[in-house]
Amino acid sequence: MKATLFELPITTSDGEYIAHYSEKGLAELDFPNLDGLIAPKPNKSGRAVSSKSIPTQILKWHRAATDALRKMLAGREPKEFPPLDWSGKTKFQKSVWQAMLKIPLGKTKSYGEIAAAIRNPKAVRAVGGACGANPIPVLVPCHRVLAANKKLGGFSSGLDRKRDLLARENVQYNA
DNA sequence: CACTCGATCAGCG
DNA sequence: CGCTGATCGAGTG
Repeated sequence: MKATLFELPITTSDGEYIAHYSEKGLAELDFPNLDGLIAPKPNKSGRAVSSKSIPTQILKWHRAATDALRKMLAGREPKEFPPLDWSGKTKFQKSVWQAMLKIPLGKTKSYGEIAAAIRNPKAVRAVGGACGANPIPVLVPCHRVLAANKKLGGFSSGLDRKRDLLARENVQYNA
């Protein structure tokens, strides 16, 4: 029911991410289709988003999101974030994501540490589930969460992406 | 409500 | 290294 109102592309060095906005902020961010490997290019390419039809509010958020995403991908600290719309998500998930936002660039935490941070130390596996449900990857740094032994753990959108993102932040982990 | 499945983890052999 | 049990949230019927 929380329909996404606008979907705008963000072109990065990695390809075209798609940002979804609701009336409350950025609600979802999609990874680029695997570098044209499989993606035959959206043939509905002519989705001409005349910027005229987009509320200035959304455009403002989009500028912030674009800047933040590009900075993140370059391994830098974003200077400003758009508001994130987590409506419709559970309290547990929101608390997990909020905890992830606090992981500084270049650092990592384990699923267990996140669980402890949100005062639910036994919910380790549930934390993993919440990470996978994260609608705004990269910006909400789910990639900075590793397994307790500093091994990679998993990543719903592909471990390669996780490796890649970590590499840009010069994060070390166990093979 | 009952059951299943995970991006877990510590313990043990 | 591999196996196991404990445990929690979410999804399904």
